[in-house]
Amino acid sequence: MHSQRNIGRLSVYRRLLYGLLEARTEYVHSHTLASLAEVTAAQVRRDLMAVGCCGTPRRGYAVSFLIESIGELLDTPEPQGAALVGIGNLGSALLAYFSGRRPKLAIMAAFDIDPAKVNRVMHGCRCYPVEKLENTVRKKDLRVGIVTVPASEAQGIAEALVRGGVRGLLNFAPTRLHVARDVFVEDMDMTMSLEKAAFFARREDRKRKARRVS
Amino acid sequence: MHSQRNIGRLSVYRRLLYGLLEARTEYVHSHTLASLAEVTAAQVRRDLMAVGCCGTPRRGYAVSFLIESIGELLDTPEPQGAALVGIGNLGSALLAYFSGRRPKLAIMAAFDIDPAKVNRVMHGCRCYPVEKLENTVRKKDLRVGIVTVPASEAQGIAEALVRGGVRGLLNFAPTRLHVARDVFVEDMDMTMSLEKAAFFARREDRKRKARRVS
DNA sequence: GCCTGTGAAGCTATTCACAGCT
DNA sequence: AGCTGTGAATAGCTTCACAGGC
Repeated sequence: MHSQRNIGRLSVYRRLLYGLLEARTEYVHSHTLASLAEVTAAQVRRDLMAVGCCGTPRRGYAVSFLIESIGELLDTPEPQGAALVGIGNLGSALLAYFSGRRPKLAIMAAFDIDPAKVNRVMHGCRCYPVEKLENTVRKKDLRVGIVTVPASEAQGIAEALVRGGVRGLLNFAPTRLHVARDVFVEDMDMTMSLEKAAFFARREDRKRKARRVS
Repeated sequence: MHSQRNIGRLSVYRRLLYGLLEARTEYVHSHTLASLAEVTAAQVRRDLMAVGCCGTPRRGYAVSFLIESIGELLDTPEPQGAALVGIGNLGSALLAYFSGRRPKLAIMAAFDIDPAKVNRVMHGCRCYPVEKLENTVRKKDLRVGIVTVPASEAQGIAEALVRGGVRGLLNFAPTRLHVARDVFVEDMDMTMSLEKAAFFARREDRKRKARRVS
């Protein structure tokens, strides 16, 4: 219950539900949501138990009510802020993507060492020099940190974020972060994921060829 | 055996091993590698069974031999190529990051709709107009595709890549891709990951406060 | 009839624990 | 003594299957 996987899928369901809402769909069945999310219907129903089920037989789940219920679990009552460190191509992409999208979870401050990038406002987000990281994070009470700096800097930045009060990290640097056990780390390891995709692409390819022979 | 998790961790171990090699470390114990990778020693040993174990009691594993063994599983004998679609901030970041890093797995072609970006060479990679996607992928025999286009374009791009022969996708678009079952999809869902980090940050924070009271 | 909610079964992944080695 | 390799135990996750409801 409330496992990492579970929470991740609920986030996916919510995004899909917003899409359905836009299309004026009022009700959705578990198997419909399942095929949109590429999981089984049983999985959807099981996941939705985490938000306190609310489906009606025959019609399924009320889309807007379901969005609200998932929001009650995933969102804080008050908006929660995140800090982004490293305003390179990747950091800029994230700033652009998250700006104004989630009212309850926005990037409230960005940091970089490059003086040229600092003291500007990018995609509605103020940029600070990295020296002010710890204090700014503390002052703004940010609890989530996004690390988009080179691998060599990542560990030091993570430690500064944690000193500032951050309890959840989203790490894009190609390195493992060593932090206290009570800090949650989500790794976005592109090298690993690409190698995985390459490995399983090859395996599928072999399977396909074997099938053609038989 | 050779599960997704297993392959992912092997990729991580390999990167750590390269770091050890640079530091002139010849041998490594499972528990050393484990603490670098933030997993248990038993997990490391179990994972290494997938490459055919090769440790010696007392001294542990020979770093360079282990790198080679993992490479035999993860890499193809001939270099394997990937296609990247969508040369925005995110795509550029990936091109820059992967350029010249892995000799056995490189981005061999990039695609975009923007005529200004096309027919240039970025980070050693040639850029093509997206109309030439399917044919170029087929001609160059690329089996891995990286999707960094907006959500609205992602499904169409994925289908074109698969028609061109791609069997593994690395998807950065905030949407689920619906492809044949024999195509591997690895999702890099930033919204999901950020919401997950926010959720567990909050939970850790609550736990910490509870501890302080007791 | 066809849906949801859920106990129970089945499956996968991780950890334990110890034999075997040096 | 302290390591690896691995069967066995455990924990965690997903799917099955069906009772209950509209």
